[in-house]
Amino acid sequence: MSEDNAPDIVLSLEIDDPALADRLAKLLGSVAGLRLAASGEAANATIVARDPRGMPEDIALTQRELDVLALMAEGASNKMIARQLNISVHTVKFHVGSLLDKLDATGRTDAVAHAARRGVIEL
Amino acid sequence: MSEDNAPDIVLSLEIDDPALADRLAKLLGSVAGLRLAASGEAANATIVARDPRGMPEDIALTQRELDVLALMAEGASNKMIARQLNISVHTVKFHVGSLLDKLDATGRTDAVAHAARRGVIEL
DNA sequence: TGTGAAACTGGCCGGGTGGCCAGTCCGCCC
DNA sequence: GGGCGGACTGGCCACCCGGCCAGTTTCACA
Repeated sequence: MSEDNAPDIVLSLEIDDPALADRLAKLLGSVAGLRLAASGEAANATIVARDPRGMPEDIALTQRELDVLALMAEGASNKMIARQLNISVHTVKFHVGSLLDKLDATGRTDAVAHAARRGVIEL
Repeated sequence: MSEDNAPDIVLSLEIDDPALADRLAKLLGSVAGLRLAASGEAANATIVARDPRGMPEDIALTQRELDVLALMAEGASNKMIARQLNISVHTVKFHVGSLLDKLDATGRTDAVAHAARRGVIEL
């Protein structure tokens, strides 16, 4: 509707990795409707990226395992996951078992916690 | 010497104001070289804009509940928690029940996820 | 004094969870 | 073609989980 009466969105950067910060600054600098904050200027939002070596390399999880993991993080039971993914409870258990193995977890709660810690999923 | 064909920068949004989130999503969606993260996907950077009044302040948990919650986040079973805290499994269940109630969770996995999201615990 | 909250314990039980066995498909690669 | 990994399904079973009932003690506060 109205793309002219709103002032530019001001973004500030808090990025540890200089290369990433540089790339983002270049990309965002040429986008109409937003601009980067000057030093000390109040911003509408902040782009945050801490510790670039945070993900040494994500554990090799299959797409299906990621699907199951995401639903596990939502607190879904095996039965619920099965319904969501249109597969049987047995298959869900199969994937959960693989997840516990790959994430070195003792149970689904531990698996979700480990995955979140390692950046495999965002809570 | 190989930064030219680098994959898109993945950005996730954590913005309380729906209008601002919508504007940013639209603006950023059409920028070559970056894309928005899918639900649960790990991102290179996060765009944050928190509503200071949006913080409902931390849920009132008793010290014992925090003890139990911390061990739950480690993936400990009720039996393990009981041993760690020198209390009975029944008492652990009692506290877990209170936790599920206060955190509005359907199970221990959901409780840990909710607690982490609200900053009650640190993974 | 009594009233309430917090912590603690017990039994019982339906349903969920995870580990074990087994098998069938499909697609990729040597 | 044969091997292999991924996805999928089934049965079986010990154990765990969460919810229900019940009770006790301790301690702060009105």
